[in-house]
Amino acid sequence: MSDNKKMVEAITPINEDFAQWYTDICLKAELVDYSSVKGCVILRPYGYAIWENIMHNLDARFKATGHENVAMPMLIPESLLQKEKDHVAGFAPEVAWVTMGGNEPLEDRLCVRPTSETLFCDHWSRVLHSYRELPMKYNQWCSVMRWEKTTRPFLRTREFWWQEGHTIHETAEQAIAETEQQLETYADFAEKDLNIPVLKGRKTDKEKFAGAEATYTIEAMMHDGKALQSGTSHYFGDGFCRAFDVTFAGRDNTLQYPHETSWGVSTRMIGAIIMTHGDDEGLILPPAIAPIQVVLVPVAAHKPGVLEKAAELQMRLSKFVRVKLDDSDNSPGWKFAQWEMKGVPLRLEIGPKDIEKDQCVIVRRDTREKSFVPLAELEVQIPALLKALGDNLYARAAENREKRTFSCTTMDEVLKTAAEQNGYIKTMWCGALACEEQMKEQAGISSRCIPFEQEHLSDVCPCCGKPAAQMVVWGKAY
RNA sequence: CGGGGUAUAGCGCAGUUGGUAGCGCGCUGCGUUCGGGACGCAGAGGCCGAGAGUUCAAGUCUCUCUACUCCGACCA
Repeated sequence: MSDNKKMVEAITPINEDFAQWYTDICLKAELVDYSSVKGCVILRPYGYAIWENIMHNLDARFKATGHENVAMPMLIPESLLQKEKDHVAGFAPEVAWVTMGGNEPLEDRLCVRPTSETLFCDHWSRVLHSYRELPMKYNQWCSVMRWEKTTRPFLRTREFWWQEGHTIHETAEQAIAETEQQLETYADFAEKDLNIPVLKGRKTDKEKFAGAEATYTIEAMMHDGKALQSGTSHYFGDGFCRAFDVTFAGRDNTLQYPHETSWGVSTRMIGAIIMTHGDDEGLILPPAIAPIQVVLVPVAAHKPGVLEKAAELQMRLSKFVRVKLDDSDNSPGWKFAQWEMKGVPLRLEIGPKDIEKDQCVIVRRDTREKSFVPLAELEVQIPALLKALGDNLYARAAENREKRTFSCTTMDEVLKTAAEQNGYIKTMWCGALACEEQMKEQAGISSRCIPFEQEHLSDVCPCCGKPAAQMVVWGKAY
């Protein structure tokens, strides 16, 4: 095949140059196009369809737990952004400003939202009066802007699409429970629907969200062993609410500050899907969010009855899966390669020989395994194959993570391991910022999280030798 | 933001010491094909990333900018 110059979309082999492979997939699977503004990408129909499926799935989960959608403005007055000092310090270096209105300079410049905590708090300061109105559990689907220096499609763009949930609660306990619940929602979605195993934990102070008391994260490991922060959930205590004067009359009729959370996932998740599951043939999409779950390829479509049979199957399958009939003039081989590139989980081939035998050929994208399936069994076999494929994607990813997870008790081990390969490195940690910085400087790794599931690897921190009670997972990150 | 690379048709590329642009694939039409990236014939398609400059003349030389890409630094 390598001498065939007519390949539809040749991509760089995954193990030859992972970064280039990733970029190739983004462009050649027609997920994105670049725009004329650095770091601002166009989500093309196929890429946006993936995002739509992610949105629908998560939105249903949020609604089921009592959240309501809202829409906030995209502009934030500078004065509002300034109110919480840690927050503004964290975001100021990467916000874009609107300084002109028409031809007139603005007296107060406006920031294009990098995140909307300030807008929500400003709003709540006006509408909240009584404990009876709590909790307020809001979410919005929108895009935000952060003026990143280095950009890559999905992983880090200046404008990106996400959801940001913002809630306020009467008590700290309730807010903390909300933070945990939403992290759990993300983890469940990642594992069950994206087939991506995730590591749940808390961020160190160095890595937590600007202005938060605690940041919880799900971390996913990519094919090359690098980590990708794939979703975060923050507990703010009452810090923002105090800064924005958000108050309510409590049960005892005293004025109180609510306790706040926020949580978000973004189009970065699509990057995680690509880099977790893809292979040399292209993208592999988890069945739950694949825009097309089964592509129907008629073979010898000009022969009488073939297209008719394919159209009939399309109608039948559309009742229980997202199906596309590719009745274009391209050759079957071209279609096979093209739909593999685009990551469609199952391909169903139907030709004259099949029709004679009342069967079809079904090919799995993950293993490329072919099977002959009697047409009568499609309603049973297709869902079973989709399930098996999703399970296999998860198992493969889990295996890769397992292979690339290491425990170290001394700095020498850490340095050696980090130098040899990418992956998770588990060590004990004393909690000192200095040791965290040393890990970055010497081994080139950052703390991914303090996992909820702790292990006791040794008694001391490998950096400073002081007593260490908690285990941290380190790694190189996107 | 620092360092390396790139920018010529939709994609991949060629274009000599400066002389006004070509190839393959794709695309359009017709016909033959069709179980792993088909073939024939006939066509369409380019202010050479942008802006200045040098020159009789710039894809080619000079400067500036922009975007992409890779490696760092930075970054919910």
